Amino acid sequence: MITHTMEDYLKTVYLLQEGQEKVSTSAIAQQMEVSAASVTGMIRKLAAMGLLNYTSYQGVELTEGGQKIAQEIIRHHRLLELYLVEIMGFTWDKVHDEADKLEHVISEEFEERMSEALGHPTTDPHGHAIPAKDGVLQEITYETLTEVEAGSSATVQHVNDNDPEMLRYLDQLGILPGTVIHVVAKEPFNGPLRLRIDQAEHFVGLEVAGNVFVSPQTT
Amino acid sequence: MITHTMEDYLKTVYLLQEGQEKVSTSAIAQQMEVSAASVTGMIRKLAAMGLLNYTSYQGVELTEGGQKIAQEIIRHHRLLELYLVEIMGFTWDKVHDEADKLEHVISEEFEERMSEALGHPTTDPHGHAIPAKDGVLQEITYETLTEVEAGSSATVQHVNDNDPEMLRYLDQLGILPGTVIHVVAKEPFNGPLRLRIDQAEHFVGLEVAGNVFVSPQTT
DNA sequence: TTAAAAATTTAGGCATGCCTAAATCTAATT
DNA sequence: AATTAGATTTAGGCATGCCTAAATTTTTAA
Repeated sequence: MITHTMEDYLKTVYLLQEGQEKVSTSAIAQQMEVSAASVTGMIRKLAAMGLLNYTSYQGVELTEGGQKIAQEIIRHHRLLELYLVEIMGFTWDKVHDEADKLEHVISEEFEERMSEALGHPTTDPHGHAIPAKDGVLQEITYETLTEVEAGSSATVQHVNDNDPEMLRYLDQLGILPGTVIHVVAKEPFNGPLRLRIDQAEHFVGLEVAGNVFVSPQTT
Repeated sequence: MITHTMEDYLKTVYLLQEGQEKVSTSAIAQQMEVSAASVTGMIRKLAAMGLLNYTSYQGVELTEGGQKIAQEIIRHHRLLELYLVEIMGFTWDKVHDEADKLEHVISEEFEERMSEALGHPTTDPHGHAIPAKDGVLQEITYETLTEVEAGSSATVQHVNDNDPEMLRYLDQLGILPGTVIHVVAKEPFNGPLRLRIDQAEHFVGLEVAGNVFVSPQTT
């Protein structure tokens, strides 16, 4: 039997896996806010179930079975986020926590009815791709706003969804998926970025900028 | 900290408490499908938390605090059932199980937004009262269809919601809250009831009839 | 290449919530 | 009042998922 906690581990590994192939015990521990020892224990259980491959001291990698479960949970999460915003009227900063609880509990039918009500959408409110029902999620790795050259522009693709406070701040600045940002200047010594968004200028620190993922503006 | 399981116990005690004041260990065990020994263990924990009063061998009774939690969960459950039917398009036989899982997980805001979307309703799809946000649920005890005299009519108030199969059958017969049923005759030796519903006649067994709660037709 | 630092695993423990079997209490019958 | 049947509780155990502390392995640096 697969528990909610196991689903969370699989989801975490899946999301950490983007880019690299092997995911370390400590990366999982940090992400899930549990001890590394606890991660080792759970990893061994998941490996015994055939949901991931594990070699001691070497990190883990999801099997196809593990990926499938992870994708299902991520699909739930992102559909829920969008449903909560679009249909129920939640603000985008509150939906992550709600979806984190609901994602383990809803039925297939619930998932299907949400998808239908939303017209089978492909991205969530924060710009993340919603995996298709049995499709592979091909998450593209974008650069962060901190990496954009001063003087050039970029389009926001997605923002990190786990800090409500930061989301409220971004909303206030007008930074959401699709927004075009012009980086006017970058202050030295890890200083703030000077941005122009829709005529207005803002100074934004690196912590925030590092959570905004963009693609270069090509016009 | 209150767990989902504890919430389930409180809910169960609350619903069993209707009519009587004290609820026995075995009644809870039967309802929750766990052993009586497990119930004793949990009861003692809940009593220690001040959520119910418990005297060994005498049964339990919710405190005000316990009642408040139970009502909150029941409000969640019934709002969810109605939301699933009215807004999401579920059929009424599927919503009980879905609501049983979701009821422990949704936030206050989720509850509030459902209530708003539904126009602050007072009964769920099976005819059960939805407790107000901080109001007391005064559940009225109705008689079952089996108790109606042959030759008289009754109005359906609510039906038991936990057996999907039976709900599909009732739906097919046209028995839902508000339906007027005329009991034409009752066959002897625990035989079926002969009913007239909307011109059509049906023969319905006692098991089903015992799960249909009605009030006398007063016209 | 060897020692120190960092990462990971093992060992032992704890809380939750379930179980069965045995003991105990209550209620009914004689 | 004593026996007995039924209900309830206690005792001991198991799985899950977490923890800290100690042991081990890997990586880094001298």
